[in-house]
Amino acid sequence: MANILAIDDDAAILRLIKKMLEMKNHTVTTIQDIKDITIAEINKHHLLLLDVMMPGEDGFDICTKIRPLIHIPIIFMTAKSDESSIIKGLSIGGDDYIIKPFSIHEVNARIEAHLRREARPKREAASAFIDNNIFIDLEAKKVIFQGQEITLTKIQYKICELLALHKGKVFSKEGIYEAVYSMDSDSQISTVVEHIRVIRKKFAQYNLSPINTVWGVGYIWE
Amino acid sequence: MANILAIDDDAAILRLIKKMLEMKNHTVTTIQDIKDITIAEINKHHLLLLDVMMPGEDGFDICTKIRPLIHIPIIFMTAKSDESSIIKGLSIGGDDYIIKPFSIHEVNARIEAHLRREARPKREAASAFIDNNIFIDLEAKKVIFQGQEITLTKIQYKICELLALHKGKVFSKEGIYEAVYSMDSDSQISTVVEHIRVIRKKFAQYNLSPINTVWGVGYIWE
DNA sequence: TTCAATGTTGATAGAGTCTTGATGTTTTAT
DNA sequence: ATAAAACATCAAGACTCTATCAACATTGAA
Repeated sequence: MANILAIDDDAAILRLIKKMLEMKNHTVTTIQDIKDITIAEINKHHLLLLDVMMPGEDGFDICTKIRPLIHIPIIFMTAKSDESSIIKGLSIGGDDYIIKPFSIHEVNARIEAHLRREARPKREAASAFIDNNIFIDLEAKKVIFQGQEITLTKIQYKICELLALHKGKVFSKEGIYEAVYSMDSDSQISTVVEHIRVIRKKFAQYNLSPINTVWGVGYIWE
Repeated sequence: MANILAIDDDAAILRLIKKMLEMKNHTVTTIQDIKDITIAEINKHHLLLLDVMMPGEDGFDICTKIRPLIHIPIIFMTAKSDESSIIKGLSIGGDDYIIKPFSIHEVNARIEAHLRREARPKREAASAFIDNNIFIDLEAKKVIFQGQEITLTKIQYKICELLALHKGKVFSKEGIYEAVYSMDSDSQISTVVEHIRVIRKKFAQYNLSPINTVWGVGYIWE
């Protein structure tokens, strides 16, 4: 039983979806215009059904725009059945793509699959992959790029793990220091700067530069 | 670049899948019999492609059995295209269902979507809001337009946040100064004017001009 | 204990940001 | 129409934060 948000310009389709999903005991909010809802409100739902062909801003545009801020699955529902549209939809951040006219049962099965997956506890993965590109082996405490290990020292690895597992979040030097060092240690903050430099140097050997500087704030992995 | 496991009884199909995904820089392990691999080994991969029709235990049986122990996405790949099979596959724990013969590009797009989703950090709803299609992420302290960040410096961002959060309200230069600067700083008011100019310039690159001048009073976001 | 690897520090160069004043432009009031 | 006031623009340089490097300290393994 989830809160599902459906956005479509066609009121009849919205009614159908709503009726159908409410029969499965979901709560459904329907919206005809994206402007009627805020990002925060979207995130309060568990899943977003998004029509593609709408007057003005279409579903692809909306997805591109909101995806970085939305943390729920986005499922496109559209009559556009050509392969390039499917690929586009999935590429810009869609989690699934359902073609109209759709089978009520399949839609429901797909929604259930997505909801189940959201609920699935993220076990402590032995390896996390960042950007589909850099692997971080949390057990072995290693960073691997294209099958090759980028050898890091303990502190260097810890900093990388912290930043990489929270990619997109800015960490201040102080924040990094506190996360990586034990309470009682009292080095100067500038050691963090030095570690960052060495880490960057090592990554640069592989033409990687994942750590960016946010001026006056700190460092960010992106 | 992920470690992908493909299970199918047909060696030819496995070769095809392997070749295709390796072209996309994934690492692919192929298995013809589920008995050749352990649960722990499966979990070391990032995604499982599972054939349905196999002699002995079929894909559905396997999925049912291992799903509670497997934490990676499972994608069925099968020629069984009838609705009830799709629904069954998704119901018993499959995360997606691809029908043979498949489009290489669509398979890849779906795999990418699943991998991206695994990498997606589970975050609280970001406290962000929209205005004129401009997103302001109060947590990340970023301004985003059409998925792209408009890079602002610290002070520039603060001014934008102040104005945008109170859109429709006019702020005097003095008001902006006091809101953005710390007590003890004593710059001239004209620096605010300069900041506004640079902010406008940055927004103008995207054909945006959210900040208007109210003569003799101050600035307003609308 | 010794040596090599790693971690820390401070000095300095470098890059990014902020501020200022001079100057040009637009608006308002007379 | 003109002057005064408010705002916009620009470039220079002051300022702040970051990157780099080399020297020194510490740790850990042989």
